[in-house]
Amino acid sequence: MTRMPLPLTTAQAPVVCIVDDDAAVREALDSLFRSVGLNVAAFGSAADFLARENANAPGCLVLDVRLPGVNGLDFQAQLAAMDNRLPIVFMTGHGDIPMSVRAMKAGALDFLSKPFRDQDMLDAVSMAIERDAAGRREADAIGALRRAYASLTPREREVMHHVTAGLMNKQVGGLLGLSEITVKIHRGNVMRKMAARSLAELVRQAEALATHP
Amino acid sequence: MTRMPLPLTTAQAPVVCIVDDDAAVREALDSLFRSVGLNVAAFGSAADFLARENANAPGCLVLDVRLPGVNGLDFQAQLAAMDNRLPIVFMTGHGDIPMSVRAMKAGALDFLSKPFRDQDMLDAVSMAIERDAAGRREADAIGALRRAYASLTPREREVMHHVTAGLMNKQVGGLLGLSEITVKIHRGNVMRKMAARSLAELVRQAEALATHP
DNA sequence: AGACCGCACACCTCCGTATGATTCCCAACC
DNA sequence: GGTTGGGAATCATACGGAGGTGTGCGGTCT
Repeated sequence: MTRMPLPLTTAQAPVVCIVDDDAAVREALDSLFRSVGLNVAAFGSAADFLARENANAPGCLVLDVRLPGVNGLDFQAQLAAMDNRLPIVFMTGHGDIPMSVRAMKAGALDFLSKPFRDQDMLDAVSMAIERDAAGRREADAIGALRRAYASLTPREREVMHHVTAGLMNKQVGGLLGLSEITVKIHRGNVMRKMAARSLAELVRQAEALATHP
Repeated sequence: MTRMPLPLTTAQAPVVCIVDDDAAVREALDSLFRSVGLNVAAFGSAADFLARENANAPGCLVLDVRLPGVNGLDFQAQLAAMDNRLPIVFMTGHGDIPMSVRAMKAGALDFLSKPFRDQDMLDAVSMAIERDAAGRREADAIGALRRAYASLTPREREVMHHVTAGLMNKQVGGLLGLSEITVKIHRGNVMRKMAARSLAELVRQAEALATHP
């Protein structure tokens, strides 16, 4: 049996990552977030943020649209392209409507114009952290599923697909050119490797794997 | 056997509903949309739109934020409260960022500042119609499922829940204080009424009913 | 040597359905 | 008002089909 690496969810405390080229803004936000007990990491540029040690810590990102070198919206797309799902709260001093709409369409959680009320920022960050936690819980579950699915042999995967599609063992055998007995063996292996205690559970797992690409 | 009303999806042509108090804007948009072969219905106020004959036709809504009497964003919330899922494309002459962010958060498909390029509006409306069609297909499927589920007796529903949770007939019987035979009969009725040809299909139906409230 | 893949026999459990019957309740009908 | 009919719910017996597992065997490929 292949080893199944347990996720070891240490449930790290969330970190609010601030990226703004203005040191005064960074400090103001830093003290604002610390005042409500949040952990903060501040960066002067997108590159600094990307170079940080704890690259995939939970939390959220508070991002100025105008950054040195990179546009904040382009940076958002860049993060999405590298599968960084950290929720983003934008802020801007000289923004316009198309900019905010583009950010929101791309999945930003909020878009605040400077100057903004402290409470608005805290609300946005609070929501962002919540969404991040929910996203991580889901990603963990899907990740465990994918690891289990990856441990299946090609034949076992085929059998799993047909079984979770509702076919009987003999029908699967007919489709794959196998005897029913062999299908049963593969099916048993699938149930064991996927840690499914019932067909219903296996169907749900197959559904989750199919809908979360 | 209870009758199962078939959806009779007549696949009506989509209609772009324009709501703007400025007749000139309405006419300009009307000819723009007609030029690409879309059906259009124009209204001067939110009330006029709500009073229209074909209240739930497929399509989308092109909405000015500043409307006579009602705020466009409030109207959006009002539509959502009355379960109208028509995708909304906002336009505005005097909008600001908080306004656009609020609209996008509430599910608006786009938010265009006047003057906008014709192509931007056509792109937004095209996307909105597409999303509406997808939403309707899904709503139709869920609706059919719910009708079937509603035709189940209370006992049959209980049995369905436990069966789709992965329990064996005898376990269901133990939980509900029934003999295994009785559970089998209810289970057979569930499969017939839900038109499920396999347990896998029934599990997917239960999943769809649970996740789409 | 260890995986993956394949098959057969045997045995047990579980599922599905048909037949038949009983009870309760509610509504329609005379 | 009583009768009748039907749906819902319950259970029993019985049978055939489908699922699950163990034992044993053999092949291929790395």
